[in-house]
Amino acid sequence: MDGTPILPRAFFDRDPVVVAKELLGKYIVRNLDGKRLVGKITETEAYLPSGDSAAHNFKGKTKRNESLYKEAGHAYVHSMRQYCLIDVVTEGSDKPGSVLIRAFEPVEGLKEMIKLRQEEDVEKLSNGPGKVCIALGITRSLDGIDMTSSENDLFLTENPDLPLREIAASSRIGISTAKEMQLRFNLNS
DNA sequence: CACCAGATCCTCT
DNA sequence: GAGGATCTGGTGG
Repeated sequence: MDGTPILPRAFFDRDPVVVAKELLGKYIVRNLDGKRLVGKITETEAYLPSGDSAAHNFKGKTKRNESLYKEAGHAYVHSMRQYCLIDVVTEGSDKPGSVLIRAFEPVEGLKEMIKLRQEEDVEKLSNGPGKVCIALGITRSLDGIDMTSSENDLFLTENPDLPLREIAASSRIGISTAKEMQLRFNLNS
């Protein structure tokens, strides 16, 4: 997958629902201490820029969520209990929507991911948003970085071998409000 | 400063 | 499917 084009800002500068669906099957690429880790995204959730009581923008801008107000394509990394979760900002600025990356399948760097996760079972390696960050060595220090630049150590790329995708929608996980919205998307397998 | 809610995970049942 | 572990930021006194 070397040479696969990086997803540009315009990809993310759209409705988060569209971005959440189209991110399925794409690659997330992490350079960690000279090692290259790659995963194929299999599950996402959309959080809307307004009117979404489950979104972190719902009560306005704070120090915690200020990255949501950057330009599209930036990372919003926040802590949830003991864990970190990562979103990609969509649209941004006055439309602080985002897409949560909930799961991926390992493509490259499996050994390193196993080491980071302390988990040998590939099924359980990266099937949750907290696990995604651990498996890729993503911490709060990456909050606010621009993921549309391959100069950085975390970005997203096209997948040239993307098969026909069948996408399932369902309720988002772990939230207490707006459970009726069908904004969780995953690849049928 | 105390309190509390929260986009989780893991271990059971 | 439920319950507990455990941590950080936001809010209010």
